[in-house]
Amino acid sequence: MDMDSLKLFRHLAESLHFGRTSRACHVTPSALTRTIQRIEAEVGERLFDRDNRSVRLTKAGEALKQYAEETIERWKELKNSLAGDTTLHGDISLYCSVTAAYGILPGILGRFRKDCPEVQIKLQTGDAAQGLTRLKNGEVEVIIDALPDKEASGLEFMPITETPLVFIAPLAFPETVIHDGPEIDWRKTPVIMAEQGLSRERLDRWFAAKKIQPNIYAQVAGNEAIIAMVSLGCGVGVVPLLVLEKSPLQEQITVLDISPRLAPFSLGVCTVKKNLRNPKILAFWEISARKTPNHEKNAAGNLRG
Amino acid sequence: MDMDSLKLFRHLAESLHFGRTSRACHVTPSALTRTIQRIEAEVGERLFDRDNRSVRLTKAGEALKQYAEETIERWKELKNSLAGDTTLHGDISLYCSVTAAYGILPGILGRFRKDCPEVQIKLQTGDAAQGLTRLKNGEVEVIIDALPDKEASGLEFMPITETPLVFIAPLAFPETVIHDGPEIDWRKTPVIMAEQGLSRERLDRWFAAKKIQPNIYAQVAGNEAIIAMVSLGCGVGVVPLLVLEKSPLQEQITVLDISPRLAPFSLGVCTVKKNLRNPKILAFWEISARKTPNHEKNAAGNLRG
DNA sequence: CAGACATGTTGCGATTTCTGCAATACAATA
DNA sequence: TATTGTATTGCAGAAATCGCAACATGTCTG
Repeated sequence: MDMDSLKLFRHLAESLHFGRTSRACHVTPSALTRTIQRIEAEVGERLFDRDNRSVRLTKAGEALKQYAEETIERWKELKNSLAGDTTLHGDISLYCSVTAAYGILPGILGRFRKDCPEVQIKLQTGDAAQGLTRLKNGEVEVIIDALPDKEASGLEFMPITETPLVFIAPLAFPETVIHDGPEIDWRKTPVIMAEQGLSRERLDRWFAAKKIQPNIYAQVAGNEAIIAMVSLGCGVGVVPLLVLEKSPLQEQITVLDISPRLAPFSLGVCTVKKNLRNPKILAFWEISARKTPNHEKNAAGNLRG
Repeated sequence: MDMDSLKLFRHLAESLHFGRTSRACHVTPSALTRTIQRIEAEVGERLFDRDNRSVRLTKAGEALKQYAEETIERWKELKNSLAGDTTLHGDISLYCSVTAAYGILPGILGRFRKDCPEVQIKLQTGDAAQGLTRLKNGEVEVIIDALPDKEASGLEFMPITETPLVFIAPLAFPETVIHDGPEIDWRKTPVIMAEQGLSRERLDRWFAAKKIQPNIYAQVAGNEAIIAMVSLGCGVGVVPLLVLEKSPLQEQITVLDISPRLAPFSLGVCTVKKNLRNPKILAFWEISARKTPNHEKNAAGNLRG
């Protein structure tokens, strides 16, 4: 019997849901299942009555739950009492896209700096597309970025907030948007597109769904460049609303009400699962989660304390 | 933090001696050292002040010791309270030399049968030399035998009792022993020797030390055979005193007082270390230890409970 | 009613962790 | 100075653990 297993058990005994517990504790469902099976084998009793639809604590489970709570609590107290210097040291490396830098970085960083003042933050900002690569290469430990549409394996995501992906047009040059009756004529209206990345993919799919070959005026890198070009009347563009709101050119831009809307960007934090064993990174993770509106808000927590 | 580590720590906190604890808990010193290092890393405090000469509990160690005792005790209670059927089942295979069968088997078996009535004992008896082979082949789990002089790797020994290795001569045929003045003339006196095994090795060394080429009358297998031949006046022999005392031919035999004495046989229990994770075998081991006069009597204990 | 979805489990390969052995470092002792 | 006793460490093999993928089964939805 070890602490980690006990903590998993305790969480499951509360949630009564393998999926939720496994997500909250950053383990795969299979690992959780096996951990519970191990404990059951060790005590020689079934701890949960479970089928595919429901999970209930058995009598033995109740007893173990009490033990688990006491033991974990005592352990925490012990560590607190004798750890001369619990404060985390060292550094942690982040990669943050410009988009995300506007939206969520300040809040997270502020809270982290307050809670872990001894941890140096090594922050790089840059193109969103590079984030995942750098993460996998081990160049950075955590990235803050728009989350990709499909989950990649071995990675852990935490959505923090969303921001709509909006079409923008210049205020000063209304003729940029070419109408075809009440509708916009997308075959003629020039479009400034991102060179690559998630917003480009979304836009491509959007046009593909409409079966329209867009009139691409320019392909540029970086949302700021898009805003700049749009403000100059080069065409309409697509940027995350968040970026627009922070832009000094904001007042020269209007947001078009287009339907169907583009799926919003989900901004959040991402790391490789393994990194969460590092207490500094786990702390960063939990601090990031603290203001998450509705995603596993209170689920992620103190597995490895 | 897990139970096994905690138990190791607790034992060390009592014994304050890595060697003793590692022996008592059936782990190598290196494993123990590393376990302690792991715990120390986890709590971030040194638990023992230690150099090559002494081991002392630190303040943090004191605190952890209390935690360990409470936690282990609570865990034990929990298991007792909810385990529907703690009694051990199944079977356990023993190999026992004839010599050992006389001396220590009855006591051990009796106690084991009393404590673990549900465990079937599969007992084979036979020549002492075969024991180690069968143990290493996995044919049997535990052997009860005379312990070899030097420890083999991966094996765990527990001496239970000793019995002298004595020279015997026939009472009815005093002329069998040929004297040379007050001393026995070993060059002429016929000797019945064991074909192989520990007593043969001892005797060979004994003669070698005396630089005598003995007059070997016969080489036989089995102490009973030696006693029989000696009692018939074929020569003098060497057997463990224990075997002689149980022999029906005892009254036709006399024990010679020879110097230097042969080193006594150490009878005991032996198994491969790995087997001690099997709770049945561990139970057998501890029950065997219960009457050990002076060898780690109270040291071996409840590591894996 | 069929297909998509959700949920817990299991087979299997890969990684991480742990152990034991052998060698090392160091002090006390003879 | 050699020897013994003690804890530690490098290294290689063994064992535990994990994650992925596939599966079994139950529920929802169009």
